[in-house]
Amino acid sequence: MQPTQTIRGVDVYEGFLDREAQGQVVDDIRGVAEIAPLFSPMTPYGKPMRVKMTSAGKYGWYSDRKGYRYERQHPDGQDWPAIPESVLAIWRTLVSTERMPDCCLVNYYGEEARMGMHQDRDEADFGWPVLSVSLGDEGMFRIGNATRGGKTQSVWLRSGDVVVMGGEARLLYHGLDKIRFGTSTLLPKGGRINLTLRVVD
DNA sequence: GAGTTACA
DNA sequence: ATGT
Repeated sequence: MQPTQTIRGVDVYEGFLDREAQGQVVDDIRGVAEIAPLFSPMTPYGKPMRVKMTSAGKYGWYSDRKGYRYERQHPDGQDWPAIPESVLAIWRTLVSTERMPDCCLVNYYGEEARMGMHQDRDEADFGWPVLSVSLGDEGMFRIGNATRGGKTQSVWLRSGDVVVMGGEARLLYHGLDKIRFGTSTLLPKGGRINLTLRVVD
């Protein structure tokens, strides 16, 4: 399958999930959040992140004063729930049937939430891509360079779009500038869910 | 809309 | 420095 758009090596699959498939994934993610409740992580430098997050899979991404890392358990001490089949199916289609992701990070963006420019580099093997799924309200995704600074390009991601960052694009800085709250009817209370699938080790 | 700096 |  080919992307509808490629920006600096970042593949964008617009409308990859139809409305029915989006609804299935959201239902499954609700199940994840019932077992592993959303929380707002503290950054190592003392400011809380504005996204609320949880994870599914062998590892969950976590942050506190000690730094960014993957953890085997939710901060409440329980193992993370399994990654839903509806989510793994996306990975199988676009990435691999040989190796499944170790982590499905669930980020919820409310009206004011953003995420600053950063690299995904807490994983052991950058040979595997990072796959991200957008659900709910539109979000402005910004793609930069392998080092901080320089020119960037932005793209509006809509519900059902899937982004794959692999190869040359795996370590590009990226972030989410803003969401357009209330632009989708997928989530009754509005906001945006972003799922990020990664091979961790 | 996009880029740079400062921050403690 | 995944924030302001």
